[in-house]
Amino acid sequence: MSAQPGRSVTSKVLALLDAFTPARPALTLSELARRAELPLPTASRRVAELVAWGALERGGDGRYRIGLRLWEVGSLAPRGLGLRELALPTMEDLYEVTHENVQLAVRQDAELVFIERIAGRHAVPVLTRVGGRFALHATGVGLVLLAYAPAETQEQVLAAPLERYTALTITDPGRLRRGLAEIRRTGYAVSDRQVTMDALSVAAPIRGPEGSVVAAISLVVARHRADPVALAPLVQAAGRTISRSLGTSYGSPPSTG
Amino acid sequence: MSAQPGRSVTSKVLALLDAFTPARPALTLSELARRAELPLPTASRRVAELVAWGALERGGDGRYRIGLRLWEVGSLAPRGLGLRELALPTMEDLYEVTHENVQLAVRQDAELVFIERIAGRHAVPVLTRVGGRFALHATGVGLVLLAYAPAETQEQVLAAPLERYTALTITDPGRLRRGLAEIRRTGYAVSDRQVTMDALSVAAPIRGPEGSVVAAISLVVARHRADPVALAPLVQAAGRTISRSLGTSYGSPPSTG
DNA sequence: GCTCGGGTTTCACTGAGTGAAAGGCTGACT
DNA sequence: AGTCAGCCTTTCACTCAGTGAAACCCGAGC
Repeated sequence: MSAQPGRSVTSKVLALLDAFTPARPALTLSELARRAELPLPTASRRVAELVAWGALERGGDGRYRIGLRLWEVGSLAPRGLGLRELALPTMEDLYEVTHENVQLAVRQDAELVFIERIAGRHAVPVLTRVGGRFALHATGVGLVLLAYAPAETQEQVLAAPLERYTALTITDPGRLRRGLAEIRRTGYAVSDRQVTMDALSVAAPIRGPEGSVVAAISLVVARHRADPVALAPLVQAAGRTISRSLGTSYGSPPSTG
Repeated sequence: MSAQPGRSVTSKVLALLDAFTPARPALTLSELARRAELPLPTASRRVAELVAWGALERGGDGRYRIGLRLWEVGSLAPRGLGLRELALPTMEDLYEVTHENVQLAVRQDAELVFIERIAGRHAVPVLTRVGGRFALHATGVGLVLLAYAPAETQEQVLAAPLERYTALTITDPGRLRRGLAEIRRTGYAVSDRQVTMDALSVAAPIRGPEGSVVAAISLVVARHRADPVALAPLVQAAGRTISRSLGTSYGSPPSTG
């Protein structure tokens, strides 16, 4: 029946959804089939079902895009918009006080996912895409998430090559390891020119009902007007405030990683 | 093979995703199976695959929730976060000027889906859930979307019973039809105590690259401090600004409805 | 006209998927 | 302790949902 024995229908459907990226948000059926490694007829049929349900939408140009229904269902994810709803008032407070970028992220395996970003209109530009992923070892939120991640996740990240974003990005595992220990000691992370040469971020943990770190919040500011030591208490207070609001609404977190 | 001949694997998988609602964000496997009308073993296997991919997450309490991966993929939907990204600066401007609630919504079939809401801290409480659906005939954004919807959608909505949210909600199809015509004439909608007795909203259309109305933006204010005629130009200007930014980034919209 | 890339449909074949049945575990209640 | 209900996982004989090579169509570009 299948040219790829053992490959389930479900996995084929999910492979079609996985074909879309920020760089390729619109795909023809043939592109979808190629990216999902499916013969055209198979892709055509599965795509037709996804379209009927709303997970994919086909535009006037014949290209398929992720459909609104998928985002609607996805918005029920406690770690996505659920967390965002709870964190947003505090994030807005932090923004009103500083008028700098405020970011919220969670850890998924060995990467972070940005959940929300309040962009300061006159603040330093940041590369964040809500719903997008980024490495753990460079950004403020990533460093916090990594510092409090299970040991096996930390080892996994430290064992892999660490990508360099600027000349100052820490890519030596030993140095990074010491930095993570410092974060755990002080309770906040500073990312200084680790991602772009003009930005510095200060991040603090957000804890779930059982006390474990489930997310991180940060301020991202232009380096020339930053004093991390002065910003840290603000960010940490925001992290604590959000932590308190995760008391009972957040539900039981999954074992990630 | 199947006790329900003709029911495809894909539709079963999608039925599992459809089992979650804002009222029931966390479900046991048995509940999932019941809601998706699947025997337990079938549900168990499909759920396991969804968990492996990240579409569902299982918490320490044994319950399943929508997983972050689904929201990540969903964030690529042009009509979801894609639209939000483009609209957000203008929404924030409108918020800074008014400090009232700002809402963004799109039409999906005969309902609206809220894409974003900037909540005024001292503004009237609104019932909006980002990612959630609502009827078209009562809210400001819903009225705009309905006024410019294809005729068949308008007829569909007008032919069905119109839900009453307050004593003042317009539920007479004839009255509503005349209201829609007025919206098209003036270019904005006013929803006065149609949803809650203390709120009034003013909404305007957002147009896509081909000139058709693809979304709506609104201010929601406490009624006792509202002058819709004064607010309308602000909201309309915001709608036009967002429309301009949809020029080439938005892609070709699907045929909805 | 020819080529290429975008697709849809057909149909003989098969293995992925099925669900009743059996079994296990836990917690609540008597 | 025993019983019951609810939560699940696993087994296995059976079958039909799914398959993809092949054939076909369309439109654009040369």
